[in-house]
Amino acid sequence: MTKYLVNPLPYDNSNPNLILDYAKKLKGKTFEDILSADPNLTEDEKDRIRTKYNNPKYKWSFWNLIEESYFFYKKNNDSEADFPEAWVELKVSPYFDNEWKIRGKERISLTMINFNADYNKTFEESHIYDKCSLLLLIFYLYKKEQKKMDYIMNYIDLFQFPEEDFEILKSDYNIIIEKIKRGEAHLLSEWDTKYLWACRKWQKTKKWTTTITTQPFSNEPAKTRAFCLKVPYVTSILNRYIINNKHTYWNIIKDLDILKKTTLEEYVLSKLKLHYWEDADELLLKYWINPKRKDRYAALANIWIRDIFNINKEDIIDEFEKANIEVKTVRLDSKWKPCEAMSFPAFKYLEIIDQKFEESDLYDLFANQKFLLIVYKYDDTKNLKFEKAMFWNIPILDIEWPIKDFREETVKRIKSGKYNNLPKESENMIMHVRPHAWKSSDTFTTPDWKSATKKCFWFNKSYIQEQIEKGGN
DNA sequence: GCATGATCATGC
DNA sequence: GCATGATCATGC
Repeated sequence: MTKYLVNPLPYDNSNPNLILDYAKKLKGKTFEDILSADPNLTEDEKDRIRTKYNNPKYKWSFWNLIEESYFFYKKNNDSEADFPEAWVELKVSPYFDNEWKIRGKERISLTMINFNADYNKTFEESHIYDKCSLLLLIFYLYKKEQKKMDYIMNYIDLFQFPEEDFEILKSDYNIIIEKIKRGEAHLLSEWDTKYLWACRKWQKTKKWTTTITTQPFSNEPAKTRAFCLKVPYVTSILNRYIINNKHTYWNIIKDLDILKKTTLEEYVLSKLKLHYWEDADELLLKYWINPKRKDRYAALANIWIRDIFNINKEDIIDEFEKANIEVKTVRLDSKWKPCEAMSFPAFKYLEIIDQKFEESDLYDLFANQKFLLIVYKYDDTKNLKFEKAMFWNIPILDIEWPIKDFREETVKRIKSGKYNNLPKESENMIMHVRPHAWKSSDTFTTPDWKSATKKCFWFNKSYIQEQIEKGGN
């Protein structure tokens, strides 16, 4: 049973909108403001809580503090909703704001997975469905250099999963359940799914023994996991529904019955397939794309996909944004070899040397991004034709070993001042480092406080070829 | 012929 | 004014 800590409560907990009205008063406040105003705690207790949250070694969710010191309740049964009368679940989550765009910082954890009990529940019978149908989201601004208790809460709103997201959440859910049924709970990864995933839980805050559990169809121990909304999905909720930015969003699949019969990927590919062998340069003319721009075929792919699905060229494709599916283009020569390597955003020398692989931008890119590769090929008459489209994720084994090693070698050389001699295409099977700047004088600061041309990671041509031949997923 | 270094047009 | 998604230009 939920225990209430003050009487009467300063808000009406039976109605979602009245809870929201009270929650909105948190806007502009810090966690310190909330803690200091708590009438139930002694100064000693407050100090203990401050120390716990400010400790940079641990990531404690602020959910507990907001629950007890602002909403004045304490739960002792996790399976019940946070506000049981109103059927509302409270989530407190950080976001980044770097002037250009606002992004969610972390996944939002919905409910723990009990491998031994949940595998025979349908999505509709699951806790995600009954407990998380209405979320009260409180987003606070994360700043690296700031004490955690001084973070400010800025965006507060109720959120309900849109109907069109349900089928995709459900298909993600089923992918996870199927994996448990195959005895592969220990192999779950964020690579598997689009909006939802089974993330590891309590890795740093609890004892080792509680982070490992059993699974029903294998003797292999598995890590404790929870159903979570992936970071790109959180970013999309923030931008689309809470901040209400000026963009217009369109779904590729408007008819929900289609998603019950097929997946997003199958549907998209079945439509694009009808356009294989169209001529890329003719399409440039058709869409008025400047043939001198270097990203002309990428620009073409973006306009042309929107045209096929009846979406305006400046509008956002909802499913692609929520699952962070990025369109990338590859040109193959007449012998099926890629004409160019594939680039990614430039890295900062001073940042990359401080990041562990698992926390690096490169890892984040591959863990949270999926690719829709648009492949063009030069035919025997040197005309560039649309060859095929494929959805692609980097194979997890490539990340775990060769790419990790490659990145560590890069970091080692930057640290020792060899930032102008980084791994080349001829040195590594998968990736290399090359300049990515608008002039060679466009530089970043190096660890020895000099500067060097901005560079980025590139996929080798041979690796792209290999992955295209494998056919994607 | 290809790997490597240099740079372009665009959009926010 | 710079990040982006690439292609172009060169030198071995």
